[in-house]
Amino acid sequence: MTTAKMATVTTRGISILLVDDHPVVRQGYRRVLEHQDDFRVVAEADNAANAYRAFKSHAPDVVVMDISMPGASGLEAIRNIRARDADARVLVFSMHSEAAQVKAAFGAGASGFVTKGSEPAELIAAIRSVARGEHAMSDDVARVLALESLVPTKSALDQLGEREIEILRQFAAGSTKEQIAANLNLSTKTVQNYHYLIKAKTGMRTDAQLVRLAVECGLANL
Amino acid sequence: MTTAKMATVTTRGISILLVDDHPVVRQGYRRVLEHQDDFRVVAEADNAANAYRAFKSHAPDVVVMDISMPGASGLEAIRNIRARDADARVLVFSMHSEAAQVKAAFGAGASGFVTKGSEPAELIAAIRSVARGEHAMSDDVARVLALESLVPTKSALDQLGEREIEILRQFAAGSTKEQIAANLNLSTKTVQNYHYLIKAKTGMRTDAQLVRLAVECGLANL
DNA sequence: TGCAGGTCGGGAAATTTGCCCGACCAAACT
DNA sequence: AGTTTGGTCGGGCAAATTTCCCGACCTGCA
Repeated sequence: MTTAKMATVTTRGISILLVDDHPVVRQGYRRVLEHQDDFRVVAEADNAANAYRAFKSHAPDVVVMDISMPGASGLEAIRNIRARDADARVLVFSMHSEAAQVKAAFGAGASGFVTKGSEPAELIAAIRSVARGEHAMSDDVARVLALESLVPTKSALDQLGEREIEILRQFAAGSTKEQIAANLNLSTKTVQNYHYLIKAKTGMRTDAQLVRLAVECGLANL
Repeated sequence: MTTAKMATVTTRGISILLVDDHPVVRQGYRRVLEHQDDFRVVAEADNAANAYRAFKSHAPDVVVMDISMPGASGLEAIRNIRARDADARVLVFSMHSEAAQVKAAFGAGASGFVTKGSEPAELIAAIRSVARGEHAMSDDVARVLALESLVPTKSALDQLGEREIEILRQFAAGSTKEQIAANLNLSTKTVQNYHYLIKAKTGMRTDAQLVRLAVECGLANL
């Protein structure tokens, strides 16, 4: 119960949990990481559920995670891990660098974001950064985010279309799917599909999270 | 002299432990409180566990605590503190003034309840009151409680039991039913049943309405 | 002209909900 | 002591919903 998590980093190096659904990729990067003598890969996982289990049993200093995995989203795994331990460091290691995905990752509680196209040195440096409690991202990710912040963009909601926004608004306001369908002259099925789509796009897993997001973005007033 | 504990107060002023998860808020009120020359902020804490630790090592005359903190409930911290020292004075300093929350705080052993919307003078006066062993609450809290005692079941939440409240809190915070079940060592089925029961009791139809209710009642902070 | 993407809904398996039930336990009442 | 009440916990099962796939339409845009 009272797990005093202190700085074991300095005494035993940085313990790492590797999460990626592709074993070869895991192996390859495991070797790269273990070449650093202050890194220890203490566990691996090939999906979100196993990642959470491994985190519980190993309590690694840093979780290096690919978020594009089959089944449950990697974002979910991040949220689960962070829900269990608010001090957990998760470094996302992704194939892509879309602003929306980066933002979703940080929104889920990630401490860093490095693309697989980056140099190993960049990943290694990022791991050291997040282990120290800092935030880190590779140069290409930073560039995308910087560009994206200059242009319009207000929130995680601008990845949603007009219709999706409206449905989210009514949903967060407390309307039933049937009511929304009636209001917008849609079939209930379509509203259900939108609901699913919105959750997928925003990376929210729970209706409650969706409502909070809507409120935070000023879509719904409390 | 027969007043052993009183003596320390008069000779060294009132020692205070500040508990709030928001550092800026802590800083701000620390400055306000230390402007009173008979006040001494001897420690700060940003969560329930640290609050208890700090109380043990500093034994302050008054604990000023925000109970809407992440992780373990502030109520639990109050109970822990009071269990260790039945003479402990805890002044709850909350964002909200729901009758249910106020009652829960006093039920847990709080000596006072002041909302963050109150004037600094009101907080200062309340601290002096509870330091003298009296009970104190800000005017708006008193009004809510008075109203609530005249009209039965004002808040929709006091028809809920301890367990139901906790489940609603976690649900509104965005947790999955599985996560809640894991946190509370229950079966998923039981959590589902509670979810249904809570909606039935509160008359909410939608999960979104439930979240809004929880936030409005100060159960969940956005 | 073609293609990307928002909108709209069907289909089907997997999961959850809605509502019922019984069991246990502690406190309060008779 | 016996009983009623009420909170907690979970099983069961039909009905509803979610999840994720798919195709179709329309519009803007290269």
